[in-house]
Amino acid sequence: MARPRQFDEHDAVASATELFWRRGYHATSVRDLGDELKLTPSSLYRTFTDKHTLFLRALDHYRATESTQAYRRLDASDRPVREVLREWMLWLVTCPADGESGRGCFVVNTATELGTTDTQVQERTEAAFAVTRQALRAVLAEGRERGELSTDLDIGGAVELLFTTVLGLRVRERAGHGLERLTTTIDFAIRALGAAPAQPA
Amino acid sequence: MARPRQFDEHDAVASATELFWRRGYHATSVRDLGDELKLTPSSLYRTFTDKHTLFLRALDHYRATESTQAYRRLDASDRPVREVLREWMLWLVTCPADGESGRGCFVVNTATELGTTDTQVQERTEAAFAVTRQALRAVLAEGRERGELSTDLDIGGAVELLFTTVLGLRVRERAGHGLERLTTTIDFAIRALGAAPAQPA
DNA sequence: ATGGTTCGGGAGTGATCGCTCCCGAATCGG
DNA sequence: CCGATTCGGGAGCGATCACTCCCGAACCAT
Repeated sequence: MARPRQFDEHDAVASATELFWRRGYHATSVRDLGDELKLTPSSLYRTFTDKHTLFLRALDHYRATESTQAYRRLDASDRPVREVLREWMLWLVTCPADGESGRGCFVVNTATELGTTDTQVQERTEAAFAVTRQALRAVLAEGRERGELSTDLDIGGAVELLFTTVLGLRVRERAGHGLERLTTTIDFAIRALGAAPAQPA
Repeated sequence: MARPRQFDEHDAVASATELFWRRGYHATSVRDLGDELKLTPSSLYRTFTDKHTLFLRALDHYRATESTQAYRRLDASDRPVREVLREWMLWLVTCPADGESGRGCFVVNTATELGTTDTQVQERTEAAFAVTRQALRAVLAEGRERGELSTDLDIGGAVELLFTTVLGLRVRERAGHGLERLTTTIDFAIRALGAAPAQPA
């Protein structure tokens, strides 16, 4: 039809995600976004409708990248579940691959900032939470099948505790808490899954 | 000296706390505050210097009321520590005495919204966190002394886990999660403290 | 009473908010 | 090559942001 875009829409969403992640929704202005994405206001609005829509796109982008990566790291098909869980949680509080620390989790930050006021946002945060819980449930189930966890283990309760602990860890990482204390937390949480049952040879 | 104030400064801070708590820092405008506190801008600024200072006052007010009440409810001098812990955590996620739900914890909301960017805010959130951890430590120590908890219990680890769990619970309450699931979480967290040692008559 | 001081209230500051409009340039299909 | 369409870019919209100034009224010490 006509003139094509001179910027990569996907890259722009990624940059917007970065900004919203660090500063939150209200503290990020459209001008900030424009500067970061190297987009004039008109291009930004033509492409993303408005700030709120762009924010939803950013949330979706985050879930499609960070959350999905977390989900993949929780795969326990070839390692002991305790080890997988421990390293997964450690990665969650260490992940600043790009040196950026104190960002916490975009979903957690968003859930606390926007609470239950924005239904479209809430749908997305709840979906992300549900995926995490589901993945935890799968790992624990696998651990029980393999005999790494006691058959007495209340998987429902363990999922809730691990999930809640992860939210807390994300808050603490955002608040700048040191890795040492967070590691202590993680180790104790793993221990809460109970001792490994005796192995039948 | 001169004409006295026609409003109660303490009440004004309490109202401001309510507003900041529900909406967060950036989403609360000075006009909103003025309307809620029934204060004209000039009175507000004469009394509280500026928005940021008023926010710090609100944080301090919250710690002096809500946090202190939580601290008091964690007193285990005349009841079993598990029971005290359980009811304390339940209260934390139920406390909307005034019907207001989904507010979460003002300190947690603030820590995630402002992260590590504001040192004055961070001092206060960290102080609040430290008080909670200290209170948890005291309860667990008492439980061990009384023989309600195993002498093998790693109190340091248990404190970290309980504290982190509480942060997670507060996030979930803010996100609108149902009491049922949160109760499951709490019960499993209590169970993570281990079985009660056999009572020596 | 009176002078000194702070009060409540309202108008108004410049800056920034989210967002729109219009332009000439660029790129397409025909 | 040309009409149609969308592009990037910049100026600028009304509204709201945090905040200030000024005024007459109210209060206290003397």
